[in-house]
Amino acid sequence: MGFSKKAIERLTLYHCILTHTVAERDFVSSAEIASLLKFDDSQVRKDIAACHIIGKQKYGYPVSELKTAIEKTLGFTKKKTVFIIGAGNLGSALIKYTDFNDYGIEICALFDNDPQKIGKEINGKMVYPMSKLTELTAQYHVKTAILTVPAQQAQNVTDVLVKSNICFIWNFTPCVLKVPENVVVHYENIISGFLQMQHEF
Amino acid sequence: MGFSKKAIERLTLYHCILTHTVAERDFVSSAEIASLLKFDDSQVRKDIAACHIIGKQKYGYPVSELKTAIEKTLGFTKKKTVFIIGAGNLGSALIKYTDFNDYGIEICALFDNDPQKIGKEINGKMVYPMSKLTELTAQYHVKTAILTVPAQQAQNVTDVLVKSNICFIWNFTPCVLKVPENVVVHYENIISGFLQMQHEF
DNA sequence: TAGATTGTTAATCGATTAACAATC
DNA sequence: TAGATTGTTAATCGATTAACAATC
Repeated sequence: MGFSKKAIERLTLYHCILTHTVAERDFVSSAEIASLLKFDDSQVRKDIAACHIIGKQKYGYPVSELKTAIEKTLGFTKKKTVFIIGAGNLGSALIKYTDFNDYGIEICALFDNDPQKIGKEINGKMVYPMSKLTELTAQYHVKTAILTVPAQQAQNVTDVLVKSNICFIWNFTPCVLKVPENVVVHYENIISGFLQMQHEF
Repeated sequence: MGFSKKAIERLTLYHCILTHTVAERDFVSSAEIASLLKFDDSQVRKDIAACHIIGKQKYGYPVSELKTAIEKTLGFTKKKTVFIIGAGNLGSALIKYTDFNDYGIEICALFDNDPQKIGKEINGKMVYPMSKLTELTAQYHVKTAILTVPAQQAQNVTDVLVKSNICFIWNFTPCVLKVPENVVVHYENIISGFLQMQHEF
């Protein structure tokens, strides 16, 4: 239900711990998770409780149950079909990023207006011209687009996405986009992450 | 000037607006910025005040002054030399990501243990073996490493980074890392961004 | 002048932390 | 049993929003 953005971020990190750090164990305590991430342990317990997982006093939480619960809560288990708009460096890198599959994200095609790229495949996925977008969005029931076009084209392409009934735009460009009320833009502000890190001591 | 992570993220977005959306104008109001980002306008005014920029009643804030002020405040103007650890798909994509330059980030080399990659250049930057890391970190006064190795190697490589006196690890792997007190890890949790977006309506 | 917009204080809201009884 | 750990309530803290006087 109402998970805050920060809660989602924390749960994703707990999932990383369950998958990589304590994968081979049966139980993990809130204190252990908290200490790895430098979080408060009651924070961890609250987050876990929100996933309806009940711990065992003296042992902690069952690793594999908790992992499954987070996957369900955050929707990893639900297949999400997405398009990449812009088959440049970043778009090409993302199509090769295999970790997406672990989270239920399936990139089904790329779009670009460069004739050099159209009709070719990148990592087994076809690059289509932008003119095919509306048709294919409907055909594949795609709700989400990953936007990796050059900054100058970001708004124009966004307008096309909106017309094609895309409702989530995962924006990797450094542009703020104008969209109607019913469209969600997520600013994947990679630079902001770097700056946040540098401002810590 | 303790800017919170959220404040840094907002300022980065204001900077995008100043650079792309209203670049050719002289003034922009807090209400305009707020409406583009769906923020509260007093929030925007507070953030701007924290950058020591004074607005003009009836006009708003001077675009180019504000842009420069954000750049100074967030440290875009300070050159940051960084290494990429792991010359795979993601590492190779990031080295080609030219937007970094706009924020003062200069990637000066890559590191990998694959003999196929060592000694070659990617986008004009040399790929060195991990064994050279300590030496080159000292030589170039590098404080930050971008971690893009496969998950299984993430902790081992982190231990090497720590020994080499790296103090900021920009972590693109899906692993939670054990580091000493004085080392900052930033989890660049790309998936979390996607999930946050999908949980909005 | 009237209207628009800032700068800032006070009020509200939500998130984090502390504390501790329950219990395995 | 004693010790460890959960689950949860209450207290604290910080961030966001509302409101409005100042002023160009």
